[in-house]
Amino acid sequence: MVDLTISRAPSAPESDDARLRKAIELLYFGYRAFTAPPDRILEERGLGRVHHRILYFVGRNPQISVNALLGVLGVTKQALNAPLRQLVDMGLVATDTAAHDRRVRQLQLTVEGEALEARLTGAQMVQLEAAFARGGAQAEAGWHAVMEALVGAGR
Amino acid sequence: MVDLTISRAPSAPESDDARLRKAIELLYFGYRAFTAPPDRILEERGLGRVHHRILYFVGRNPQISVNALLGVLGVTKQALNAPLRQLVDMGLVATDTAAHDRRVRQLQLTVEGEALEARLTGAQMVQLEAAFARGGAQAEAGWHAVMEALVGAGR
DNA sequence: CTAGTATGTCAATATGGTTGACTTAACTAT
DNA sequence: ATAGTTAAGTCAACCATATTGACATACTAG
Repeated sequence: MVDLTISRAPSAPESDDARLRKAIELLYFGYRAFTAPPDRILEERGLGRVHHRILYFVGRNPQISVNALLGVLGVTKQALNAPLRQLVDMGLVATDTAAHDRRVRQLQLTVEGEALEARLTGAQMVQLEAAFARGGAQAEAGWHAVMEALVGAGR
Repeated sequence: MVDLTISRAPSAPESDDARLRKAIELLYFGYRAFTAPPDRILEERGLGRVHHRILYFVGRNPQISVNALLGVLGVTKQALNAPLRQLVDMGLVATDTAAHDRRVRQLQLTVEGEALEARLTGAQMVQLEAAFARGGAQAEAGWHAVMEALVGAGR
């Protein structure tokens, strides 16, 4: 991974450009660091990031419908079906028809699915917890404010 | 994009789990929001994110060698060559042999390459600047501290 | 002259995604 | 009972981005 210090102007007060580029690189390398630990676990199981995203959002929204999951993940049903099928076949996700409409398939994690999701997301929680601990409560609050604003801008 | 509020426990003080999951989702959706504007520009040109990364890091490190760029991007030379060739062919990147070692190819952005890079990265700067402005200077400092810690943990 | 290095290229492969089209099962309105 | 609509699944073809293994040329160091 590139050493961020090579990008810094030598001792001069940072221009807006430099400061924003630093932030861009922090986000880029930070996100890479953030996704690396679960990626390693996924690789052990022959799974990819899309599997983690499915496990995560199904875990967050038990009984979510297939169609709703498509919306959350922002992919087509063709893109969802193969990895979802794989997770169902591996016994990590369970599916049943909804009581109110038997066309609707509702998804939930199995016990093993919850365990794997906890392991994957747990790796990310550990990282974030450590980053927040190092920064302090005020830094964490600031981080939240900035990230909320970033997400909001995307709407 | 999913409404984040649906994931929040109703009115209860957040547990560590809930607060860390919120942070995870902020990072996930924030990064998605962050990459969307340049993605749209790239799509117009028939380019992808890998092209932006090349433009960005070549711009940041004029005269960077091919091998060093591989290290920064964390890809193999086979993965780099096709998009790099495309950018060279489009007149966005220039390449010449190094004075000290003619085996070494050094890369730099052309005027057009700089213009496109400025446009792509500019879109991201605008977003970050707005997020920082909304959060305030202290929030920005906190964000930096947390992201530095996150990047550092990846090493 | 030879061994090693920088880079490019090739083939085969994998992952994650898209579009367009079609199917079955189920629901709803008439 | 039927026609139209919806939820989901499947298929084929395609694309972008990436890998590994292998081999090539040009160049450098000794």
